Amino acid sequence: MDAAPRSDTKLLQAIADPLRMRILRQLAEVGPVCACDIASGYQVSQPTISHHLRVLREAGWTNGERRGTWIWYSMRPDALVRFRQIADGLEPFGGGSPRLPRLRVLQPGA
Amino acid sequence: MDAAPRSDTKLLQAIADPLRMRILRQLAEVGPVCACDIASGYQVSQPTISHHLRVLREAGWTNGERRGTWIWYSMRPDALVRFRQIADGLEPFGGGSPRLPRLRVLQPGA
DNA sequence: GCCATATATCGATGCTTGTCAATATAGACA
DNA sequence: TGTCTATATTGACAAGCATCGATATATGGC
Repeated sequence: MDAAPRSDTKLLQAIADPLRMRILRQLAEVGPVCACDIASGYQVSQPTISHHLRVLREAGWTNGERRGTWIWYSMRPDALVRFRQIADGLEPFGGGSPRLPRLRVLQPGA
Repeated sequence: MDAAPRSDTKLLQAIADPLRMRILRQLAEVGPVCACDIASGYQVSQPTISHHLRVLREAGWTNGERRGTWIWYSMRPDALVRFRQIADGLEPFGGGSPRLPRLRVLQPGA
């Protein structure tokens, strides 16, 4: 009933940026991507991309796996799950995961 | 396949703050709340609360309805819908709302 | 070992944001 | 009208953040 965990704020802050959002959508769309391919798609410097990738990683949105010279970034499914749980927590009147009572209202019999 | 609308960034930025997140959860939990009741629940100044309420309002999260001397704030359900759509857009491999193709892969016949 | 490539880190800079005290605006009521 | 209460706005300040160029670290191949 009170403050959300600090990690939730980090999770949300991480995608509350247009560039990071685009990177995440790219990862969601085409699966694991080499960091160099990410960098080549945007008009910002390589250090800037590296910085944003770090923010996403530290917030729990991505994993970076080194394969030889380069690093493959992928989206962590549990981050999306957590994101949806945040939405559930904002559901009016207690919300939470079950949310069944609302469906029962529409049923005809009892 | 590219950038999310700017309003999405605003929506996310708005809840990427612990205080605003708490305010939203309060609104979700107890329904419309008078601004003075919001202000009294936190240890920040009245102008600060007013500022955060404005951010939430301009991002589309809340409505403020004046009733006499004071103003009742409530959560906008469409904001939560939009929030969930953002999650859908981050679903791996095309995501979007339908998400059926993934099921078809498991079917035996064709 | 050395060199080339991929990625990260450092330090600086300008922009944005959270916060406050002071002040302004709006409505209710006498 | 004037006064009281609730809320918003203003202006200032500090902290945070996105960005960059320069530099450092890692890995693979020679």
